[in-house]
Amino acid sequence: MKVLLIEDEKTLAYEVEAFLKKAFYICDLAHTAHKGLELLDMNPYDFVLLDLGLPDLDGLKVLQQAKKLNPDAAYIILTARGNIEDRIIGLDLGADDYLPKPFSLLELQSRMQAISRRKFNINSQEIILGEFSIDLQKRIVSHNQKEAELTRKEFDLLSYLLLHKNRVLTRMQLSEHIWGTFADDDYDSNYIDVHIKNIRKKLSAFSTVEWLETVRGVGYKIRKQ
Amino acid sequence: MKVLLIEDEKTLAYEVEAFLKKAFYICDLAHTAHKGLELLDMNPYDFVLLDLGLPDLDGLKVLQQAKKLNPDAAYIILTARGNIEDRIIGLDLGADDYLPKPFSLLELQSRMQAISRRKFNINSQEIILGEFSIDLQKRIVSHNQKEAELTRKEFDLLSYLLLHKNRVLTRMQLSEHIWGTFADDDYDSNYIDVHIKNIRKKLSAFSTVEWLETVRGVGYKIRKQ
DNA sequence: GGACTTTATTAAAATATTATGAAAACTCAG
DNA sequence: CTGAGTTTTCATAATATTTTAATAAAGTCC
Repeated sequence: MKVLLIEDEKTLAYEVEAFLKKAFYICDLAHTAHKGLELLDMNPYDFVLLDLGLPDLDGLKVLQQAKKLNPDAAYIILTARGNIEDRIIGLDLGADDYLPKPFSLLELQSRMQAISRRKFNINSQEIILGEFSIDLQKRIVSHNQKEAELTRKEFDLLSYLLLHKNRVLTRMQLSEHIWGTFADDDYDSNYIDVHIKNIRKKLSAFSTVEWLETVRGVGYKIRKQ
Repeated sequence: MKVLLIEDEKTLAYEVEAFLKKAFYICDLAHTAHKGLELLDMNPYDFVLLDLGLPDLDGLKVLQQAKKLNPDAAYIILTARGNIEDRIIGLDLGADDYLPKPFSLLELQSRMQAISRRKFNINSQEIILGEFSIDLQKRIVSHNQKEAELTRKEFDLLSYLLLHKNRVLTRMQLSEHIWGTFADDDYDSNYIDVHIKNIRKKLSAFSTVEWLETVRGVGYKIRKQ
């Protein structure tokens, strides 16, 4: 999951960045609206955290432009408490949530998780996939109460595919959202293939994994329901 | 889908080329306006991506000439951000879209898809054909929620015919746009016939495919509506 | 209807893509 | 700095796709 944080207060920004990285997000930082829009233009994001009180541009205008550049991202507005106006206008303009400053980092995380659930239509904590149960918050994959021991990247890959179930994701898309690296020119590594293989191998010790499909010439996808 | 990229900045050009190839486009490259016009004169394209800041000729003039050589292609202008003049003039001269540099590759792709939809009058994600539903973005052909498993070339062929529905396409045209190979004079392979046969066979497992017609002596066409 | 042309079908060969195992490189706690 | 675990690279095996080629079937024209 790739996050862009647009926030001019640097101390806060670094704090949030460090926290998000711990919580397994890929995080980019912009201290000005201009820089933020530039990044939005060049990269796809899953989340954008936008401070409305930026010095260089009007926050709500930034939101409008940002949504044009990255319509698929989820937008969370950060602003001083009580600024009801901004909140209402922001939500009208299509923000997905609003967080008054100062906020706790755990609060931020739980809002992001809630948005993920809404956006991807996940209504329970545990997602069932074949005989497996996957808990995105706890980062656990289990089968009959027994946990499968996936590594971090393995879990990230599995969960990203899961959130976009029934859709083929190319290696490039996966690489961008999970590794945050843009594999430009001569992208010819097979590390995603290797991770997929390892996921399959670890899970197949419990049960079949036929829901994790290869779409030849395109990428991988999880088929569900 | 065949794309011509006219761009003198080689690093960018190669990056875009690699990306487009991954996204299933056939891509030709020209580093000068002259070379670009020469290619436009010799090959048919579906898209032309034109950098307006070329060293050897005025970008807008190139656009005018290019449109004469290849009136059917969709033109996307690439230019430095904020060069509003160029943008307006370019759109006046008949460009289909405008992309400020630096742009994200995914943004480019989504613009190209949007243009395709406009150009070919496709307003929904899914296109209905007989009892089948075809999703060009997801690369899925389905019948009553059941997916048909087409391979990459099969899907490319079907979708190209679909975009040019009600029009006969010769084997040479198909070969050029989908394979990017110019099958010169003595073109005598039957691989397109074989693919057509395989598409028909896979789809006929679900329903009749009488909308995919053979036009004897000419080529193939999809009849719709 | 028969001679010819074009397309459909089948199976095998050539090519391209993905899976796998194992080693190398990297990370990070201690 | 060390070492266990993780991630990435690389070489090669396995598999699927694409193309070729030979033959059958179908349409066209006289």
